[in-house]
Amino acid sequence: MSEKVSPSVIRRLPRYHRFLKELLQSNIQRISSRELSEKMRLTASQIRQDFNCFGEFGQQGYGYNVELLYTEIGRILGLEDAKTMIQIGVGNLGKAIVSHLDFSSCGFSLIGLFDQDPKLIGRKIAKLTIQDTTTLAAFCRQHHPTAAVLCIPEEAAQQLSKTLVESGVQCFWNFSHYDLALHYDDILVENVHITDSLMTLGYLASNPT
Amino acid sequence: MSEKVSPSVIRRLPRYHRFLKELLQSNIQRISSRELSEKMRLTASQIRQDFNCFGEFGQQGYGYNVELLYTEIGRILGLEDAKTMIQIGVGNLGKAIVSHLDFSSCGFSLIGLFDQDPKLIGRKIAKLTIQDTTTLAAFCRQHHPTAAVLCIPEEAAQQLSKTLVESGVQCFWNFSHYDLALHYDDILVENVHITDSLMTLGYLASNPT
DNA sequence: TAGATTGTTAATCGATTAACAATC
DNA sequence: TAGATTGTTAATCGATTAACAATC
Repeated sequence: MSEKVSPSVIRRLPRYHRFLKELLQSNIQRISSRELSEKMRLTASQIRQDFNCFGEFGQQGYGYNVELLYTEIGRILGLEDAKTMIQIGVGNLGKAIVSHLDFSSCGFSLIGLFDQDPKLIGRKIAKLTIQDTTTLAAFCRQHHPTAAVLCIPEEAAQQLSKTLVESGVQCFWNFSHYDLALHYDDILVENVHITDSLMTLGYLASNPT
Repeated sequence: MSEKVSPSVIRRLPRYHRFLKELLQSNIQRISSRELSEKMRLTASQIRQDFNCFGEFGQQGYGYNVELLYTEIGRILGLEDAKTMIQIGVGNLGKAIVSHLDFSSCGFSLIGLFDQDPKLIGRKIAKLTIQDTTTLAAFCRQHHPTAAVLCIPEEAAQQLSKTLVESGVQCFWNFSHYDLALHYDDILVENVHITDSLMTLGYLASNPT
């Protein structure tokens, strides 16, 4: 499919996917790189370069077939093979994520919810019963989840990520400030530092250009 | 202070701030760019370049004073001048944000909560009473908030952002998929596309290197 | 065929890394 | 002073943009 795709291209894929979905919903069947560039505020050159990392999806003199491109990018993103995922932590943030987010449309299938709070254990959210974190290792041995979402504080993340890594979980979507990637090799970590985003906005607001 | 700081440097500031805070809490008083580079997995060169965008905070032969550097970066990020902010939407995600996040440590002061759900209006979270979105314009006229967090669906974001922009709100922390920046000029928008982050992880998991 | 638009190469721009003189 | 480490310039690397031949 491709040799080596640069991180910046990869980070643009979900946005392309979103825009194409919208076009599709508006019944637009084809689009040129120039038209798309105006909608997305990118250059047409960049769009063509980006798509060409993965194949030749366009047609000279015509442009791109929206549906085909949408499907292709979905396939590239791996949305079609549902990777199993468990979520650790169902506090405020965790609850928002599990009830707000459609995992399956992102290429994941949520198969387990864990928390250490006795008040939460046994409750049901999104068809899943919250389990005790002490049973995490046993669960992983049995179900081999590919990925884990960490919606827990830094200290808990430090402890539980050890258990998870040792149990074979290799991908982490990490909302805690504990950066696993600095402590383990051969794992995939996507950190979501939501406060970094707010601070960046704050910087821009405080330092007008 | 500085002529023009590149976006990539700005995006690294919150992370520096976090690492320095941790060092400070461990009672480490000074650090060299090399030591910090090992902890953060950056090059020492980059660290020195980054800091030098804002001034000369180090001392040859010694390194950097951690407390001073921490304070300076906080100041650069504008953490000291609390910018007023209102939050629109107190559903699952909104509730998580308002109860989970310390706005003041990010340079903002939350002064209003709004929702359109009658069941939520009047309730109190984090010392604030949830108000009706129909009163938004009036509130803005009176209090002139600098920024707004949008924790609402795309359609609501489209409508309410119009009201907000017309009422003089200039900064947006946007959790919806409606990108205001494409529709208004002279506003500051920080988009948080949480699903993009998950899809990126999914891509990396599905396309191993 | 003529017009349009891609795929792709070349040129430019910006960001990161390396090197080293300045200096504490 | 000698050693260490910064601030800063120069070299490298990568990503974006421009240009254009290929082709639908």
